[in-house]
Amino acid sequence: MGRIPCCEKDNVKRGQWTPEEDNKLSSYIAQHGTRNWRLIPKNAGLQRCGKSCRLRWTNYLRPDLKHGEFSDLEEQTIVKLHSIVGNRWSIIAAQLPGRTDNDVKNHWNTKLKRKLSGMGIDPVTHKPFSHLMAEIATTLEPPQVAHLAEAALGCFKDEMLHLLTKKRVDLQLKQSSLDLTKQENKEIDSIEKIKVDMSRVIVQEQPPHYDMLQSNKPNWESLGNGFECGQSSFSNGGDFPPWDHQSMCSEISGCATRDDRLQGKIEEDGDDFGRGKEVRNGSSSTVFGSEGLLWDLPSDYDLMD
DNA sequence: AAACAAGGCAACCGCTTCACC
DNA sequence: TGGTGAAGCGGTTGCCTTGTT
Repeated sequence: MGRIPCCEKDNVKRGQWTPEEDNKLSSYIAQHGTRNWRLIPKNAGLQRCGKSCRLRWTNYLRPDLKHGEFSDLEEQTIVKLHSIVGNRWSIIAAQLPGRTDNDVKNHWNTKLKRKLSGMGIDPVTHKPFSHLMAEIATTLEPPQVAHLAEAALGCFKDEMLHLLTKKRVDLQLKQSSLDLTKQENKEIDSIEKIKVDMSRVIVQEQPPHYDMLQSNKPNWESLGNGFECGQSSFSNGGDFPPWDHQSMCSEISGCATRDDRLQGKIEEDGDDFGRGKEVRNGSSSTVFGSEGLLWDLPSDYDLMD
């Protein structure tokens, strides 16, 4: 049977929108609203597919959209919500007035994902990579655990050596020309120190994370004096892991999936979160409450560079 | 200055869900 | 109750800009 295509593909324009097209669409919608996207391009005098018009309007032309940089608060909100609902961009965008799901998705893929990885946190599970390794290790026999640890250290070592040797070459080139600044001398010292520390870790019989494998409450202090990455610092006194209770809550409760938890909250609030329609772009009531969010990260959970 | 790589984002694609008949 | 079109949604692509070599 098949479905009738929403438009004649041969007769529609594709690609970037021109200012004239934007004007036509905006003024038509200002007069007639957004009923029936199939008719809008025809009535507005546009050679575009209705779907294309809808996307252009919702993602770019709508007057209530924000177009600037994401604020720190917005970024933190995205990360927190992503840890709860995953890639449900419309739900996340609904909590950020003026942002679209496309905005949020792009920002996540281009910036936030990398930021989290750089902090040693897996952007999919929101758990530290080391913790994931420990989880995997619990399913293995001791000899396999040793191999796993070795492989993990090997990967880390290769990565670090690549970075360090690259940096080292750069600095040595400069050193030969005798124009090293104090700052650059400091960098060389730091790099040497890291190398020494790494070599210690690699030859240790037990990796510093070993105690994670031994008890339910790891000794976070054993990971060093906080877990630093750039200017982001995880130092919380060792009482709880720096990445928060929420990412751990599924395993602690042992049953609820992210959707289950979300659904529970939805029912509690009497809101319909089944699809994004009612909540899209934050125009309707929030299920996350006026104060913002259901779960709070520790104050040290700082994404900002 | 040119070539190349990487990042960022708008737009598209195709599947799913909703609403209506 | 099943069929159909419209709309929603997430993943992917492709182009433009910026940075690096």
